[in-house]
Amino acid sequence: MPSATPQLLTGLNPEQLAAVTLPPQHALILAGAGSGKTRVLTTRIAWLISTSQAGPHGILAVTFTNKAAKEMLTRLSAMLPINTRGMWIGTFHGLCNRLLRAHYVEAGLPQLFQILDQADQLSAIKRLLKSLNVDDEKFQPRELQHFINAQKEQGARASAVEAWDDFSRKRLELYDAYEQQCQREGVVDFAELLLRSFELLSRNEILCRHYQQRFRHILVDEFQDTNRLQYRWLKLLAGGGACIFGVGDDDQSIYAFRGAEVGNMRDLEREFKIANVIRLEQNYRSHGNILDAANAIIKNNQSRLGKNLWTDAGSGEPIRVSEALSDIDEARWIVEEIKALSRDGHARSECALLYRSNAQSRVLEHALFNAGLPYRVYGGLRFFERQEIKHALAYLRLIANPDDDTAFARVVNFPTRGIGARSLEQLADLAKAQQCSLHAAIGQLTGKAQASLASFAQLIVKMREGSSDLPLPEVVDHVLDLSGLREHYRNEKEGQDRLANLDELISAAANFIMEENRHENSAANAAEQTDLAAFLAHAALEAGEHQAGDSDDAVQLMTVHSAKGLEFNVVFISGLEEGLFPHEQSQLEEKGLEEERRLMYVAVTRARQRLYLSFAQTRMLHGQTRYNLASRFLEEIPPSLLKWLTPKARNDFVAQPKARYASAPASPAMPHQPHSLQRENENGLRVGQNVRHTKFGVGVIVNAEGSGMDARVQVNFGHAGMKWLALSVAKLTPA
DNA sequence: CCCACCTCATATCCT
DNA sequence: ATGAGGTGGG
Repeated sequence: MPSATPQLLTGLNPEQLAAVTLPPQHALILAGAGSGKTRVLTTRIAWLISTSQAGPHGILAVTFTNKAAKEMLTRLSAMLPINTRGMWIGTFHGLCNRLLRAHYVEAGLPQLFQILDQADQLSAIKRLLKSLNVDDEKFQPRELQHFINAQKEQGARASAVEAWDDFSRKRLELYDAYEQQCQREGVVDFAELLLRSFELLSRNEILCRHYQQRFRHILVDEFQDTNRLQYRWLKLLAGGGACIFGVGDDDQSIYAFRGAEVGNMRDLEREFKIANVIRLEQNYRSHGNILDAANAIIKNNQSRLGKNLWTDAGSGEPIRVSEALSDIDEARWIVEEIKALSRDGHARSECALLYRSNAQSRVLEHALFNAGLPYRVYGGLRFFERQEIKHALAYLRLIANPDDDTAFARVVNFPTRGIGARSLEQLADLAKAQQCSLHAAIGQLTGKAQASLASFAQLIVKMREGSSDLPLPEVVDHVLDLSGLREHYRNEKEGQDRLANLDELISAAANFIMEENRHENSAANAAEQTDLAAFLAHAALEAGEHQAGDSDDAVQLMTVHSAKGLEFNVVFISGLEEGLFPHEQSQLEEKGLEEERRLMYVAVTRARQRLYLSFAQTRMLHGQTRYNLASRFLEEIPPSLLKWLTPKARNDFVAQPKARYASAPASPAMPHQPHSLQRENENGLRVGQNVRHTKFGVGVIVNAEGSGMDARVQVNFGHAGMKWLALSVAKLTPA
């Protein structure tokens, strides 16, 4: 082993050390949560460079989130005296974007191609279906979107897929038509970024060899989350003798829904002939009880590579569990706990509130807001996804590329300028006949619609001319005025927030330029690229992870998915209810429950010192009150690790009759106002009550109808699902 | 032909 | 809560 910079290696445990100093060869590191995965990755890179086994130029490192990429860059520049600019470090999508920008001609793309995010893609598909007069009942846009993405994630173009029946054939035609539409408009969706750059490399031998020879070391974070196409992409790039260094944890694979395949880890091991997989099992993050809980939960999964985390940090505090009457009470309780923690000297920014779905954040935000506690929400409706921002971006996109029909359709009549559905229909027909973009079709238009559309085209020209030579922030400012967006939101009564956001967009542009100049790392290679196009790509790829108020000591709110890779002293996991976590949609998927369990595993292992678990008897969701049983994941934790803060519901979690103020879903009565007594029926049952069924076990009554011999109740049995039962037949006893 | 207003259906997780 | 779709007034 070269002896350079030993201080780089101090403090590593034997397994970490082995991983960092592996001789040049393919490697797979099975790294449990909190086992120092990021540290190993960054130290490996630093070690390769400082021992002269590789230059910065020869490093390619792929991560899954921009946050992780940034983190890696920061740590690296702290470790190494050299500039990190030669390295390619980023997300798959970010790196592919970079590749395509640099070789847009070879990739068959316009120089200023735009990136469609999920919402853009959906509206492009809707537009396509309309123009082809396809019944959108039979071919639902969302479903089609999912189909197209799934094909691309497999690396399959429409021509490469076989169809056996009419429906599949038609669906493939639509896939094909969608691709043509995107090509015509000069836009690419997320999956296309990957597929297109894969094809670019596999078809262009010279280019491929260039990159194969350049990148000697390819390091991949979160390997369990790669999809099939990403795997092939890596394999292709490593074809010239580069070493792949994969780090992953099969227990933290939570992106199957977007094509991730855990099997890729096994394939890597097999195809790259990795003799000994290095396991990192010592956890440096969490106290023992938390780890024991995590291990106990994940043990219930069948398909695992096998791994058990341990720590020498001592068992620490018990895991606190709380049952609330309603989601609102749950939120109030959390706020009280945080206040108490705060008084005890815990930083608010070290407290994280995790939940399964974004919709759950609202109640929590409300409670935090009322209590005057600063908080910060990650994910959810992100900055660049807000409608006013998307409108503004659409104008910017039209400046860069007037043929971008998605952008065109979005703002051609916003703010309204007398261009209605009829005129647009004419225009679309014409564009279709001429095989050209909407913008290009304006010139050939005749009749009444011509004038208003021509003046819109004029407007775009005016914007472009007026903004050439201006710095980017001023371009944005200029566009906000000329487009009439500012004016429009000024006159709207609820428009103040939106106006503020538009101003924020100008700052975002200014920030972007500053960042870009600071470490020219990211897009410097694509020399031809204008600031505008770079900014638009940034907006699509990084939907706005940084919000205002970065510096405040704020409570952190996020979904479990976005919490992956992060850690906090105190973690609350809320909404631990059947149907919510595990999510009911997951029951429909084959391996759905196992993925939910991994998600729970990820959630639990975010905590360093203290973990709270909570659930509510009733919850408002989508305007309906729902009655849920406690999550099965609570049952999977050994009781000895738990400390119940509310009277413990043991056994089936429902030994205690529930409070008597639950109301039927149909009833508007608020469940948290303890006065709406529900009438009991003649059998002594009422909505909200827990009952036991000989076959289905314990459940909660969520609805009732009929009386006497016809009386039926609807019971949510959690594990066994939702059932309607006739009281005259089914034996139900209060539980 | 366009627009403002109303009703209705809809709703994981994310680059 | 938000978007798509329908309706009546201009």
